[in-house]
Amino acid sequence: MPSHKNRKVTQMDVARYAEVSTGTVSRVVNNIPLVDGPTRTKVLRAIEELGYIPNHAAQALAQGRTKSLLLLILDKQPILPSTWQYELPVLQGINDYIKKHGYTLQIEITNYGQGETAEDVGDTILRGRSVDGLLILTSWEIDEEMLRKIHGYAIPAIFIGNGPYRCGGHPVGASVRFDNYSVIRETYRILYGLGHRRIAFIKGSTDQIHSSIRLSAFLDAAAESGTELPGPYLAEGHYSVQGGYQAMYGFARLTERPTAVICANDLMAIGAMKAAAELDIPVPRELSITGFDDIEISEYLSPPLTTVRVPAYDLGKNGASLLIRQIEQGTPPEDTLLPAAIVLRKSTDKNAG
Amino acid sequence: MPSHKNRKVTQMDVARYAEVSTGTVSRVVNNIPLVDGPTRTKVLRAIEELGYIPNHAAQALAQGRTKSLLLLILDKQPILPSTWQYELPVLQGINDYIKKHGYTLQIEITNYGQGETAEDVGDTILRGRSVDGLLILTSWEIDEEMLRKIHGYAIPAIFIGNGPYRCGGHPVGASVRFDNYSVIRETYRILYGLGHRRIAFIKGSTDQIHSSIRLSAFLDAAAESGTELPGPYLAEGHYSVQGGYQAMYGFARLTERPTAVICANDLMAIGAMKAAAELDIPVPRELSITGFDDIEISEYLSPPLTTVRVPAYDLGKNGASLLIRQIEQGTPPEDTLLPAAIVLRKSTDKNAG
DNA sequence: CTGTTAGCGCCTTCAG
DNA sequence: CTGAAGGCGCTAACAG
Repeated sequence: MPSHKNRKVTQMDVARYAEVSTGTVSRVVNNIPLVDGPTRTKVLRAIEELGYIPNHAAQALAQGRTKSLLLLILDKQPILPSTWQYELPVLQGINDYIKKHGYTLQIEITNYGQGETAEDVGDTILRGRSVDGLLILTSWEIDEEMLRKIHGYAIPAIFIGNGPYRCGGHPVGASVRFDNYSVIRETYRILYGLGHRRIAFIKGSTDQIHSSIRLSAFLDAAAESGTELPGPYLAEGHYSVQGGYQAMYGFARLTERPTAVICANDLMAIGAMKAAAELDIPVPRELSITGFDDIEISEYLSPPLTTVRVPAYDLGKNGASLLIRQIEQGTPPEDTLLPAAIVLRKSTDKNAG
Repeated sequence: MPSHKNRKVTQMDVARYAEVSTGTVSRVVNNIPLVDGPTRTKVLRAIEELGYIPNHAAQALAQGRTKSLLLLILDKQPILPSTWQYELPVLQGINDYIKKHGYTLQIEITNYGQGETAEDVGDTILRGRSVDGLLILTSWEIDEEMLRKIHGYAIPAIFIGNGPYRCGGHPVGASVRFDNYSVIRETYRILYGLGHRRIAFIKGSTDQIHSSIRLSAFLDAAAESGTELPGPYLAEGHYSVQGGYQAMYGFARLTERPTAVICANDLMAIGAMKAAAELDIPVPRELSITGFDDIEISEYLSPPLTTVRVPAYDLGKNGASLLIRQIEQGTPPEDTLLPAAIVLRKSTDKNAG
């Protein structure tokens, strides 16, 4: 593919060069079968030799589709590293999938609720249907106003990590999530199976959607097992190291200290481990601790942390896949729930009590 | 803004409704001053009432510009959490800046060198000039082939985090970086000022561009200070917890153990601290340790880690700003070097030797 | 100041 | 199977 000085090679140039009409070039470019072998070859050579590349805007205008998707990331906080850790593999999953399918990705990060109104959000996309579909990534609950707006776009949409949502009767996009509930319940059962009967839970900020699901999974599991009622064994850790640390100090003060603590994320588990170390409570001998997220360092803690690995990459991949299918084949969206995996490491063990 | 059933409201509709021509509508939309007050008002009302939104593709086609930028993320590894930590604030900085200026962001993540050739990369952008400018984000050295390709695009480009580069004589895009060199040198000096004379360095993977700069900063600082020649005080830690851990074990074996260790990132510092703990070397009493990146947990380690905070957000913001200025005003690109800040915490102290 | 009219580059009927 | 031609929605140069 030699380099060419001339700025823009157009379909017309190719047509002339190959001695055919622009219509034929178009057919070749779009892989429409109704083209004779030799003609197609001629055209392909012309394209190659001239270094022709179709103009995206012109295609979009003529076909009424852009082959572009918008990933809308809704976050309330300016930046939250632990959230990024989850969101980036999702982005990567989307990226990898759509690239294979000839789509392009636009992205917009928006601090909805912090200075931006629902009106601002996705202004980009409205600006002239510059996108064929919408992926919405957030760990927060989506309010009515936002839902109405998304629904108003009348564009295929997928929620990643939450939903499904409805707006005024009908669904607003499909949902691709991972199973927060089952994995926490399973974690509880494993601990129970190890002989633990006083199992505590450090929850995260309650307005985060994953947080409330994890909490109810814990509560349900506790109820099912007929163990101690959670009451004092429940603390708020705000998803931070600090929060986990303080929560653990609270638990340690109880006369009947928990023998296991499930944390709604790894950072809180790290805080809890730190507190346990300070309080001379050996982990896992006298206290089992579990986390959630499997962040990079969890493996290197002392002891290495038992935690949950979230299928973030697959979340993105599946979301993109569903969305593209819907766009191209009109397949009605179908909600998906991916499993999350427990990673057993050394921070959990049999109850020695 | 009432909702409208009709699919697409076009400029023509607005023109008819406001009883003007499409040209006038266009002028209003584009804020071209040559429109009479009353006329403008009429048009604006019509736009409002009909819910008109200009079609992006049509604008792009007519004006030959897309008001869209491409962020190209080049990474060799599939996913590297520590890299994400740095790249996401950059993305956020870009996002925030361009949104204010009416630009849209496309993103492409590419594993150059792992299955993808330079030919594949940025295929998106080539596909019809669907973008006005290019931001390139990577921590790796960029090879000649890639440079030639980027240069061939003949599109404004900015390198974030590396560069500046040249290709066959002339520069290929401007560069926005942060000052790896000075901050490591300064770290060395601070340690020297604290009385340390045996200062070791754990470097990262040498093909990462930041890594080699940090290394030479260390070497230069050591030479300037006339302290022990680095020789044995230099180890490779591959930017991982594991690597830092092993490197520290190596240092501990020396007859003249270093009294301070500078690590090229926080993960390695964590590994080093872990090793120190196992070896019963108190930090910071007998060993000062510093990191780089200021990742989320560094603040909560025992002791909290002295490290370097990278201006990632500003990197993105400045990159976007430079790029847009270049696109809109043709201002020649100007390389930028942002300062990085040392965050002094408890892992460093006077040399007690 | 405003209307008219060519395109922008490509797709897609409609003939042939 | 292929060429011709209208049109996607908007902008910009040119009249008036």
